[in-house]
Amino acid sequence: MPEHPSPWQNHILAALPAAAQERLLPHLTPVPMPLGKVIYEAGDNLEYVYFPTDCIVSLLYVMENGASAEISVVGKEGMVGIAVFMGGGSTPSRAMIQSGGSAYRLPGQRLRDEFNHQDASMRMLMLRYTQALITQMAQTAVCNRHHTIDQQLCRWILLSLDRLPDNRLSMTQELIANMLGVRREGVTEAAGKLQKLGVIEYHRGHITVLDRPAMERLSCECYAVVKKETDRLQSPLPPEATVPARPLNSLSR
Amino acid sequence: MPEHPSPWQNHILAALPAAAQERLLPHLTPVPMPLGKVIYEAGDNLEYVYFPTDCIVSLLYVMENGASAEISVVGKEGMVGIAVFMGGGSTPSRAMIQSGGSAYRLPGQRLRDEFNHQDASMRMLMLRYTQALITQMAQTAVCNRHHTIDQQLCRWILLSLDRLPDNRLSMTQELIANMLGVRREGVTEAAGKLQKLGVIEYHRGHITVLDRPAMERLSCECYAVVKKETDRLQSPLPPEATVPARPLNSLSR
DNA sequence: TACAATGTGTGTGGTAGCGCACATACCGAA
DNA sequence: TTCGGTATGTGCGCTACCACACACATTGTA
Repeated sequence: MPEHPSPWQNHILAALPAAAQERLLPHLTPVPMPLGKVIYEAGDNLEYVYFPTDCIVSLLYVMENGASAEISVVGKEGMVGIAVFMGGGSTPSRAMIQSGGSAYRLPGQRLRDEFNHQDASMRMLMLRYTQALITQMAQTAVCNRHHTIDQQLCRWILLSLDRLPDNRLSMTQELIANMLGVRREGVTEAAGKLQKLGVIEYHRGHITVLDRPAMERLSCECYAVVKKETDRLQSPLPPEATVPARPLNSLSR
Repeated sequence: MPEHPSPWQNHILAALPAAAQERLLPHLTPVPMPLGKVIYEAGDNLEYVYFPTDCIVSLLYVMENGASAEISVVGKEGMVGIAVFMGGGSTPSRAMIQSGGSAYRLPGQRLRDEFNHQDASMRMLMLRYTQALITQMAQTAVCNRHHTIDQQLCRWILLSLDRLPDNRLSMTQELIANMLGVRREGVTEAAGKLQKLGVIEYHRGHITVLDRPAMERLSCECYAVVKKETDRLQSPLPPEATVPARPLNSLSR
């Protein structure tokens, strides 16, 4: 069995035309993504970007007093390090691995080359993914303002679930609390309710979702908005509003 | 006196090299931007983008139950309608004029043409501006989670002030409450405190900032983070991390 | 000058989430 | 088997904010 998953498990890499895949492949390095590792710190100059295959990375802001809040989450549908092609080279937020697995690493300059390549496929994919990321951030802001911990917990678990292979996730309540920017006790209480309802089952850092439809009902609208917009922006045939008219090849592999 | 301000009052247009300015000028139409007007609704397909010269536009999300929250704010430093070049063509949020004035309108296709032009200036400017916008959204999320209404009001007024010519803004407390996603009474109370401290003075929809340094002290860190990052991303000479090495001409006029 | 519309001040009770202090349960290592 | 670290449960007082209700003041208009 292979030590690393195929790079084409990442949706962006998979959606590239064969020629672009061939250009990138020699520069893609598989890297382990252990839980808790900080990929980059706020203000760091980004040397590499990462394409997750089966891990989840959280982008979170850490305040001066140590309190934190998750801005958005990245899994196999996206990439970590958009500041590399956006031009800033760094961001005020931290990228931390929230669920272990592996990813493919690409030097920043290679990404910029491909971004500016005559074949605009990579550019289109990156920009559309960035818009999905923006939607997620915007919805996080709304959710933080208006929704209860119970609703937010549901949203958060669902977003994670969409990026994982099965219905189980390994996360302590403490960690979840850091992501949501709330007290651990608040998560304990919310999770207790969900368990009592038979929607989830958890046990020392391991959560199993038993009734996903119920979960979606209990979540706020934010999850659905983000999911719908992400799907729209990553549908294989982009709408005519897209920059160049040249269609993408359907993925090779 | 001219009926419309010069397009070069907009920082993005001003930062373009002369050749790019000449390409765009014939397609830039001055448009009035009256307070309260909705530039585009959530889900609308964007026909035009707007470059404010002296108005402020709020991007805000309106929930199913009618509650709202501001995602970010755009003034003469930026543009409205990034979804046009990001590829989505629409967003789940609304763009509404928060402070009246005027702007220059550009057809979406013209923007895409310039975005993909061999001269990458426009592309660089747009991408860097987008990153600044992302920073603002992320910080809004953090602020909504952790800070009090008093702090957020300071942040919000400062962000608006940076986009206006003087130290006065015309906004009712009701409007501000909608932007911050809180009750009007909450804003009344916070504004009352600021007035008592002699930091601001207001009178039926007109706020005058008397002591800006105090305002900055009373604000949360979020304002400073956004300001610093925005300045960094829009400094005239981008750092080497930027996509193409070709330098921008320093702005004409 | 009357009047309605608009903008602001204030009070009362209710609740979600906080900070803190512990208690308890589980699990792996010595 | 004991023990110490880790994960979770629970209670208590506190505060910021909410929802609602209503008073009052300013402004433009008839």
